This record gives sequence, C-alpha cells and structure tokens, in this order.
Amino acid sequence: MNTTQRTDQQTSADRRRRELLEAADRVVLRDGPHASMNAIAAEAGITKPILYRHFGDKGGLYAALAVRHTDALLASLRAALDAPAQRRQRVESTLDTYLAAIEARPQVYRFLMHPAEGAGTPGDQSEQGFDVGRHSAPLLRRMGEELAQVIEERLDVGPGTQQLARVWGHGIVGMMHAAGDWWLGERPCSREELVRALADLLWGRLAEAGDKAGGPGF
Amino acid sequence: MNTTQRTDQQTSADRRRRELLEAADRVVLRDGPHASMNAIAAEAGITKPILYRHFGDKGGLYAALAVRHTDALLASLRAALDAPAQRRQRVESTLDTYLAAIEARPQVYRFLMHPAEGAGTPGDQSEQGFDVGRHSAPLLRRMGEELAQVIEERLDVGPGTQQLARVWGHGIVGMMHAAGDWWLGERPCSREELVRALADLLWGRLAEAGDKAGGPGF
DNA sequence: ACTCGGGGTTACCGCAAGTAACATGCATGG
DNA sequence: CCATGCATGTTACTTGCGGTAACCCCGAGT
Repeated sequence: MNTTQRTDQQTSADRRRRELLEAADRVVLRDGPHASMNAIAAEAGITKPILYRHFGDKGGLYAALAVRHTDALLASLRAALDAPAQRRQRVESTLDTYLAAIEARPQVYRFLMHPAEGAGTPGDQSEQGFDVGRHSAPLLRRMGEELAQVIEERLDVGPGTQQLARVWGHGIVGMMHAAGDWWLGERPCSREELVRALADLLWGRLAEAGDKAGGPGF
Repeated sequence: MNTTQRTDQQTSADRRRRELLEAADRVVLRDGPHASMNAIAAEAGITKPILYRHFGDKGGLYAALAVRHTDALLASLRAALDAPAQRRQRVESTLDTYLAAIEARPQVYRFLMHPAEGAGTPGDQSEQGFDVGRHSAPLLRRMGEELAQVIEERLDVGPGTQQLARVWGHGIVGMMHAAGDWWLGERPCSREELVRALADLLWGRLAEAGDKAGGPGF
C-alpha cells in the first residue's frame, strides 16, 4: 500500500536523519562550531552530498542541531519555572538550572550561542537593512519569549503587563546569559554565589543599596 | 636622525593604518561582517597583501575596527554613567545612550556583537577546552567590567561588594544587550518605554509585583 | 529482463583567506 | 653619481571549504 510504504520510508529517512545529527553532534562537540561538512560526513561514515540532501545547507544542519539542544534545555528550564514554590525560589532554581547546563557542557553552549551564522551562500544578497538578530542565537529569543509568557501568565503589574513581561523576559534572559558567559570564562565564584547575586539584583538590591562613604556623592 | 625618522615612519604608517580602517569601516557597514578582504582592499584603493601586512589577518583587522567603535561607545556610556544626577536618572540615561547608539547604527552594532569570529586559520589547533567567550563580542565584556567598576566605586552593599559588583555589571550589561537586540528586531515599543521597563526591572518591580488573580497561585 | 527510485560516490566549480615572489620609488652612504 | 637598503605595492598562486552535477549500484515491482 501507499500509506505503509510511505510510512516506512518516512521512518527510515527519519532514523537516518537522526543518525546524521548524532554524528554531527559528536563532531561539533569535539571540534567546535568550525567543524567542516567533510568532517561531519566522515564521522557519519558517508560523504558530503548526503548531508546536503538531508539538510539543504550547513545552516540547515546547524539549525536542526540547535533545535535539538534548545528543546532539551528549554524543557528543563520550564520544569524549574513551573515548580510549585515561592517566586524567589523558582527564580533561583531556574537560574541554577541554566548555569548548571552550560557548566556541564560548555561546548554545546558555545555552539548554541555562536553558531557562526549561516548566510554564506555565494549569490547572497541578504544582510541588507535591519536583519539584526536573525543570526544571533535563536536560543536567547526562544528563552526570552518563554519567560515572557510565564511572567505574563503569573504576574500582575497593572496595565501594560504584556509589554512589560516581554521586555523583562528578554532582559532577564540576557542578564542570565551574559553573567553565565562571563562566569564560565573566569570562574570567579561558585554557582550558588552567582545565583544568589543575580537573584538579589532582580530583587532590587541595586536600587536599595546605599552610596559609598567618601565617594562623589549620589 | 633616527628619532625623527622613526617618528615620521610611525606617523605615516599610522595614517595609512587609519585610512585603511576608514575604508574597511565603509565596506563592513555597507556589506555586513561578511565583507571580503578583497572588497576592503579595493575600497581602500589597494590590494590584499597590504592589509595583511598591516593587520596580520582578518581577525586583526576586525579587532582593530571593533576597538575603534567600542572605544567610542564606551566613552559616551561613561559620560552618561558619570553624570551628576540621581541613581535612577543615571541608569535610565545610560540605558538610553546605549539604545540610541544601536538604534542609530545597527550595522555597527551587528558587527560588534557578531564579528563572525576570527579563528579560521588552516593549521588552527585552538578551540580546544574552555575558551568559551573568547569570541563572543569583547564589547560586552568591556562594558560589563566598566559598569562593575562604577558600581563598586559608588555603591555600598556591605562585605562582598566587589564580587557582587562584577556579577551585577555583567548581568546588567547582558540585560541591556539582549533587550536591545530584541527591541531592535521587533520594535514593539518606543525607546522611552523600553528604558522605563528595564529600569523598573532593576528597581525590583518584579519582586514586588502581585500574583495574577485566578492563576495557579504563587 | 528492464526500469525506477533511494542511497551513495567521485570529481568538479566558485570563492575567500592567506602567502611567495617579484617590482618600484625614495632615502641614505660610499 | 651610483649602489644598497627598505617600505610599499602588485601579480599570481595555494589551500580549504561550501555547494553541486553527473554518474553508480542495488533491490523491488511488473
């Protein structure tokens, strides 16, 4: 029958695709985002054109890879975000989840955040105008939107809540990301300390803090 | 004399270098970060090897370019940060300065944030280990450190101020950056609204906000 | 037997980074 | 006045990568 036949093809193609992604994953994790298509194909035991048949171009492959990891990370973040606990507790545990993830697999993190953009096609006439951010790690955007939604669902800050929630979502995610990136590079303190410091920041300790004695005032 | 002679050479080389950077700037701003060395050389009225003599490799050129713009932006941020005003006012004006800058010249911003990293040398054996963040826009790091210093100089949050200041510096810069990136792409509100929303976030409105009625509680 | 389609390969194109080797102009020292 | 640098510039090349065209093989269906 047509249906079973097509199903078989589908699943076989999907399995192949998955195998290829696994191989690509290994190579990217080993060699960084500069891994060449040749290298990935070799790791998968095949040659380039097959990769192109499956993923179109390098951007497609990288996007597929990124989606996998992004989905996984987002799932665990959602769990932390949805846990039944006080708000501060939830915030801290979400921060900690993210930081633990990037700490455990910095190569994955690096790949997700700096995918070395795709737009390298020969006859490429894009890049014109305001396409800022189309490259810059979609992971950040997705996390931002996700957090924005949670904030909007749960918080009440009067009119304009929706707008505020989106700004805050992206802002908080950016804070977490930048602090995490810096922390991962310098390791100036433990993860717990970092989490506390960030949560304190979100809890308004910056605004409440006193001026330094002897300073220029203000 | 040796001294005057060397001085002459120095200044002439420096002038040349500056001219080349101007040309590179034009090309990068026009074509995006994918501008080829050939294109840049052509814009400068010369050929590739000269660029390589001056800047070593593409990474060198891009780094030099980035330093110029980064210095400029940091200078204006410092001004806003050092202005004699209330803390909230200073924070808002710093945020606004940054956002105005990226709004005015998104191409520059895009280039600074996603320099398409350099490490593409053939015999490249780096990228091994934990060098996360060596690529990721040094601009963010510099802004973070700068802000951290200002915070540490002016704020008194008891023991551990220094640690806290650095975390907060990088965190706030990341918040500003991510929110700005998102805002630049979607333009969901005016600059003033964005600035207020971010300042409100830093002022602890997230922690103070009430739970939404009818929600799952907490 | 044949042909048809999915999975695979070799060999190639175009392009950009980076380099070697060669040319030229302008100061200096004999 | 010639020769010797040395900075500045050029042409022409190599290497490596993304991407593609053309061909190949084998198992299934009629």
